[in-house]
Amino acid sequence: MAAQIVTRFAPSPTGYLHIGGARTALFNWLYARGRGGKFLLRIEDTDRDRYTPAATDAILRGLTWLGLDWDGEVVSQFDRRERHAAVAAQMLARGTAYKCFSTQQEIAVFRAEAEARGSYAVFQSPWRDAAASTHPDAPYVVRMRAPRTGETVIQDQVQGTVRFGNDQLDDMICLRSDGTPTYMLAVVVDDHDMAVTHVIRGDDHLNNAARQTMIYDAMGWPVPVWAHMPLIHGPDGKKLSKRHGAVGLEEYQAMGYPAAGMRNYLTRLGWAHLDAEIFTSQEAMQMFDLDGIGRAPARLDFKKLENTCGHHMAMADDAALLHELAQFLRATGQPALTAIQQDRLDHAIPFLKSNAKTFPQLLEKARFALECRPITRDDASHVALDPASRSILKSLTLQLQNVQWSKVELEAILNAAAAEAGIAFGKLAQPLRAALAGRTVAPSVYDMMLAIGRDETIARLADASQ
RNA sequence: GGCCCGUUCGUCUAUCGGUUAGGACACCAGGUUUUCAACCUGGGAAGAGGGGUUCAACUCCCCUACGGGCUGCCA
Repeated sequence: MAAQIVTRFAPSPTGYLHIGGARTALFNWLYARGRGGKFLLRIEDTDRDRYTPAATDAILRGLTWLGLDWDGEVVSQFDRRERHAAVAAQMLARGTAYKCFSTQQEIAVFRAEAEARGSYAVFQSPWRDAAASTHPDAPYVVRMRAPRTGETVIQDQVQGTVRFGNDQLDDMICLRSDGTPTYMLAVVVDDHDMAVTHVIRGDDHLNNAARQTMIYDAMGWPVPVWAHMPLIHGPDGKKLSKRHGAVGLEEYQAMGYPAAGMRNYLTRLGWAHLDAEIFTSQEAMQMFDLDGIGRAPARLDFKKLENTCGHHMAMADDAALLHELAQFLRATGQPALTAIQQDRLDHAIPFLKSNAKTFPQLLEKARFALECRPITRDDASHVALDPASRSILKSLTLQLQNVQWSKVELEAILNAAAAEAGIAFGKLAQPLRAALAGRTVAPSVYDMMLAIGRDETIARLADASQ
């Protein structure tokens, strides 16, 4: 019986959840959740110069919005620094690591000279084989004693078998001169301690996998399954950056994309399963597998994102959609709906949701239900005076509950407007008459027709009039 | 410079040696329509280039070109 699958998402706290990171998290989540495994979250905050608590919060908020739940407590890599140091000490004791007293200046000089020669050799510490008796009383870093010959082979679920000549890999630093661990050591120790079985991450880490394999070997730990997925690129094919617009997940939230659609789109970006395009997360979990991940970087396509979101809007559960809409309003600092608006939207949402792709669009379609714009008797003359067009009819908003027009008066106004605009009035007259008979229809007739279609409107108005 | 990865319609992709190279988004045309949208129908659109291997290559191998990543006491 196979051991439980454990994946993790391990972002560094940069101040926001990068859309690419969100996808990495999503893939890890899908893989674990689809197999009854665990999905863990760890913040790679060993670089204290950059760390802020707010940056971590931004990541948690992003994941929460996207609907990616993690198991257990969020692990702070920084909090585990003593454990990392202990492992470094073990490596020292075993001779798989050594103390290096080379200063950063010395290394910089070495690199500058190498570059001047036109070559770019890896730094080889003179302390690698120095006797302890020659060690000065000075700060030192702990370096991995990496093999210099042979090769390190990565079995990657996405990239296949990748070989690295060991002469290309340097003796990476595991412990800085101030005693804090570097990323390279910390990831390995943490992934091992957290029992991570599958490391699914961006392929910018592919080279690192080789170095990390050396640490696993040095410690005698089992190497996890690797899966290095290509990064997301901007529409122009270049690495996604702020230049392309939205890179932070919260920006997508602010643009009003529903989380389910976002998940679907991100899943399909760089991953495919036959012709599957629109699916729920449950379905994605069923289908998702590492071998469906493409090997080439994928470009972000906002048009398709929007289209995918449209499908999810339409298939969403009414109550859930309303709930998410409320969250959207809160997240974007907009006022919450009033009880009246809420009530109207409850009734309108089944007809509205299939016509919107984002929450702002949904709100736009729902204007008839959200805004109270009773016409006044003065509008009658306005209507008569303006020969312009259909726009008159469009802007004519009738709050039948609020207006004391007689059936005859109202019909006359609309008739006049229609005549001026040269519109065949027949079709409109029928539902209007039905509505007037009932006198119970709140939304404007015209906007409602826009929102739910003419035939639907007629049917509903007929209902209302009974 | 070195090492590594990649390259099918504009975009995301299917294909895992034999297909009229399929789907989706986008686009164009038509339909529906009291705007927009949505919806329906149809259409154009692809294997980077060059060598091999093979009866047969988008699928396998090599080279070139182009793109990307790594090459930190960042992660």
